[in-house]
Amino acid sequence: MNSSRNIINVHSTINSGQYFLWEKRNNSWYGIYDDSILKITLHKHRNNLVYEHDSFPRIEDWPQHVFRLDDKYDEIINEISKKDRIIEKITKEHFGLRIMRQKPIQCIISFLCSSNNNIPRIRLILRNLSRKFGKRIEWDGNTFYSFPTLRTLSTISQSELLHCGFGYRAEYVRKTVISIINQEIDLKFIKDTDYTKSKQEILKLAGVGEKIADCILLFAFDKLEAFPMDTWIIKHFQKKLDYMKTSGLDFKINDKITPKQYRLISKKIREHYGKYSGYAQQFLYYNIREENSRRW
DNA sequence: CGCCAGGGATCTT
DNA sequence: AAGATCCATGGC
Repeated sequence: MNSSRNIINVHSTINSGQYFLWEKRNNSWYGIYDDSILKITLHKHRNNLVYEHDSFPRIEDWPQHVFRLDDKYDEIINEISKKDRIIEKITKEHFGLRIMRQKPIQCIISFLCSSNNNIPRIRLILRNLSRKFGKRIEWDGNTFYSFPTLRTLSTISQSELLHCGFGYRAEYVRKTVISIINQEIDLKFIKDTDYTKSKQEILKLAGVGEKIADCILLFAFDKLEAFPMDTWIIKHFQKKLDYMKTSGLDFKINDKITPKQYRLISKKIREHYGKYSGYAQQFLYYNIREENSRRW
């Protein structure tokens, strides 16, 4: 008893740059999960925060799946804290920060949109896409739009994508949707196989490089060892060179890293943090963003 | 005006 | 193989 397995810091989790289609209306968070709307509301109960969940169309007990309550949270925190004092500190500060499971297509399109972009605008573009091409859903006194299906995505013209704000990424979206529809990549294989092979497969998609591949594998395909390295994570490591030498993370890092450097550093990091590296990354990323008072 | 934003593709050296 | 450049868009 008193296991932390079901502890969720809902606010931190939703606002940690991993899942862009969440929105607070009135006193509840609403998330788009392909063609369903998820709802979560926090209440105080005897000095404790408890949450109440709902969804439409109904998904039975969705928090279990989406917030990954099946993960052994305590064991994971312990594992990534063990050899790393920074992680040990920030996992305490942001305890309850979770990695969320996303729907593959939605996650892939979302992170295609993330290259050379900022989070508020990623959210805006994805909302534009859903509003124009998703299904209108009236529920709970609000209007929502589902995420477009793969079939619908395949019918959207370039100019319509540009009008959503995709910019040069519109071409990536078009090519990627075609690749998936034509089964040039195997999503089931990606789900079932190990990290290295699944990464090789997802990298076939246009607009998916090392970093975005890691995001997709971590957030939609259960590859918890994936450690996405964006500009913020890289800046963080640049500042902690002395710490890293003593912790076994011994590498030099420049502002811009090549794919080869990315793979080398990624390998060292995964050897350092272990099979739950993705959780370490999410805590680090959240902490860096908080320190820099970034807007989500 | 320039710089930056959860980078990646492509062209040049 | 590594480095330089371009990419569309909006906030500041």
